[in-house]
Amino acid sequence: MADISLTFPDGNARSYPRGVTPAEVAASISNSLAKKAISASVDGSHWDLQWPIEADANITLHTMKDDGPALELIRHDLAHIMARAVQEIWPEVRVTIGPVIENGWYYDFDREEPFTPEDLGVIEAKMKEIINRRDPVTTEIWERDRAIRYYEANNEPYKVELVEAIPGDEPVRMYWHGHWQDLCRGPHLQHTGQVPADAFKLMKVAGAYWRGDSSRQMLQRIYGVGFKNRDDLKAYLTFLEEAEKRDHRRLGREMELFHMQEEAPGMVFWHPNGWTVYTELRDYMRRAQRRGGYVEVNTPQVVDRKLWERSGHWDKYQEHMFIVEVEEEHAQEKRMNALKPMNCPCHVQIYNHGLKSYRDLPLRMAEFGSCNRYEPSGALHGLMRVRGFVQDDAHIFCEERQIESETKRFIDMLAEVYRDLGFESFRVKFSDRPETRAGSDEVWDKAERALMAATEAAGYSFELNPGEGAFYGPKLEFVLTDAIGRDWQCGTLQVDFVLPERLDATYVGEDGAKHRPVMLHRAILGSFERFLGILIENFAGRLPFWLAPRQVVVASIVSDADPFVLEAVEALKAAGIRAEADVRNEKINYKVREHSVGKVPVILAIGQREVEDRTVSMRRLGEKGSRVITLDEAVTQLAAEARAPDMP
RNA sequence: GCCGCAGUAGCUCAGUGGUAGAGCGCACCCUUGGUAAGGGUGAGGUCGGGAGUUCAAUCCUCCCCUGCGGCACCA
Repeated sequence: MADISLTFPDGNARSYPRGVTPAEVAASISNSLAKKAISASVDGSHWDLQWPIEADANITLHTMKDDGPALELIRHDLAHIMARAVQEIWPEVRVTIGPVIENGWYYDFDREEPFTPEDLGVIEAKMKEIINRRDPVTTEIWERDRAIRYYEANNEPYKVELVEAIPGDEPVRMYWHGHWQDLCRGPHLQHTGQVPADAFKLMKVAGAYWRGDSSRQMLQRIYGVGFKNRDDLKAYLTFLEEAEKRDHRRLGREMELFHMQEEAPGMVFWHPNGWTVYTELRDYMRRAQRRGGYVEVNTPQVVDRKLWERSGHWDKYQEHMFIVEVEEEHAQEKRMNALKPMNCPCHVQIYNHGLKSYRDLPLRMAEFGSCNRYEPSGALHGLMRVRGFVQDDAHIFCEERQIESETKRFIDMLAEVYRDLGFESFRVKFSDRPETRAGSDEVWDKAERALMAATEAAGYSFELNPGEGAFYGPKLEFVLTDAIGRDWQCGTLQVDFVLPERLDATYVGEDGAKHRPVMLHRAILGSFERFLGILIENFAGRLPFWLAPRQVVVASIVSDADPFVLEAVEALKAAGIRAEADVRNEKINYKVREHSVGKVPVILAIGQREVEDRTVSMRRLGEKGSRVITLDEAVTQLAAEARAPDMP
């Protein structure tokens, strides 16, 4: 048998017999490595210790110290162990798939009775039992027909389908955990005892469609999380609690920002506090757009279906539109309208009024456009997914050759807005042409090149989302990362060659002939509703001073201080600060606690001493101490802080 | 839309086949207290909606609505 050469991370190469396994390689190096090794990377692929290596390769051996491979193996083994536990307890349950996901895994089962939360405890106990058996994990490659016959004989129809779907040139690999067997790509650990028995937890049961297809069987999915040790598991559970505390639905109630109720699902009732933040953010965006060279417009909410037919939305999105039928006594026919789900067709109507010249372009048309979409009931989620919302929407009508400069200009504006709102960095995703699309390849070439060049010119790299563009053009998406590491896709820029065509938008070029403008659909926040939700969660309710609904509460310590408290509030209000008095018959401890819970950034306490000196005792949210300064100083200082980040 | 779970006072939640309870909040009284809950008294509920079973339903059954967790969707 010919030898192969394996190159180690330190650059040294050794020769081994063809078909050597990483386990044997480890053993050839040292006994301790042979014991500690859990898997290998062979030319970048994650490699099971049992798999033979057939050609020269770079090899890295992994131990439990290597987080990436270790966690992947642990979670993958846990998925199998869970499936095995389920079949040991309920032999009639059919198994399907169980991949590793962020922080854990899931496994989908077909079972008549849904799993209950109590079942999870039973399964967990069985899993621990299996781990403690320290069953060996072995693997082999089967003939496709044998695998199909095997699964047919064992009444595992989902597995049959999976085997059939494996491309002909890929091996059909089987894994055993003890006597329990599963179709699996691998790799895995060497025995079940290598999985930490105290660092995993089954989290929830949920329905999930077989192969993600809503027309197919609904399966029962069990989610689990798994880590290398108990502390990591605990840390993760603590993180979940943190996220729970930041939940904007909870904070929205506690801070009296908004509510929703069942008569208007997916629609927001903004309370005075919430509306203050909302309008503050909207005013900020309005200023940003003015600086950015946009004109602002406003278009109708209720629009005849004829326009939606022309724009193509009626065909595609009719089911997701709120339809308004009007019975007019004198009308010959019933008029069917739709609440606008988006603004672009209306903006083209404004564009089309009057002849446009190339001198008018680029024309940047912005609207805080109030849109309604009949979102599927299961999609609704607080402010994050609603049926009535306002976009910071704009359409840039431009010539093809302006796409690049307009894109660059937009990214610069977006970066400034995100920075002002407390997000220092963001990621860019670039989606190029999908399979089915409108427009010629030359036009797509130009548009894609322009978007990429503009992104780079603005100083950003991007991740490629191949084939994910809209049918009408390529798009950029902008993703924020919040304070606890969660991603939120907010901004977008989409090139559109189609809508100007459908709605017959034109301009007169230098050559005196009519041309088609290109439309750039773009938004920075996305929707105000959702973005406010993100802001609330990002700041855990502690909004920056300029956005805080109640910026200052002036609280009396003794009732003799009340007149000065009221005077202080007036002085703050006169300086443009959102201030309230708290002269209730309560102790200062009580008032401090209440307003701290309510996330008021500054509390000014006033007692007898302050009245005499015309001072205030300033306490900032999250700080323990307080500082006594004169009322005048406090007003000057807070007025400066209250200015929005774009104000001089 | 699909699967599962849930809906009791403003909020968080307990509870029962014989029309309901706690804490917080709210109102009033006492207290004037120095930086995260002072004390007392009191008001407050068609138990999500509808139908059914029953002598009797907040409780059991069915349908619907809404919410929550996923899945699917997201112009």
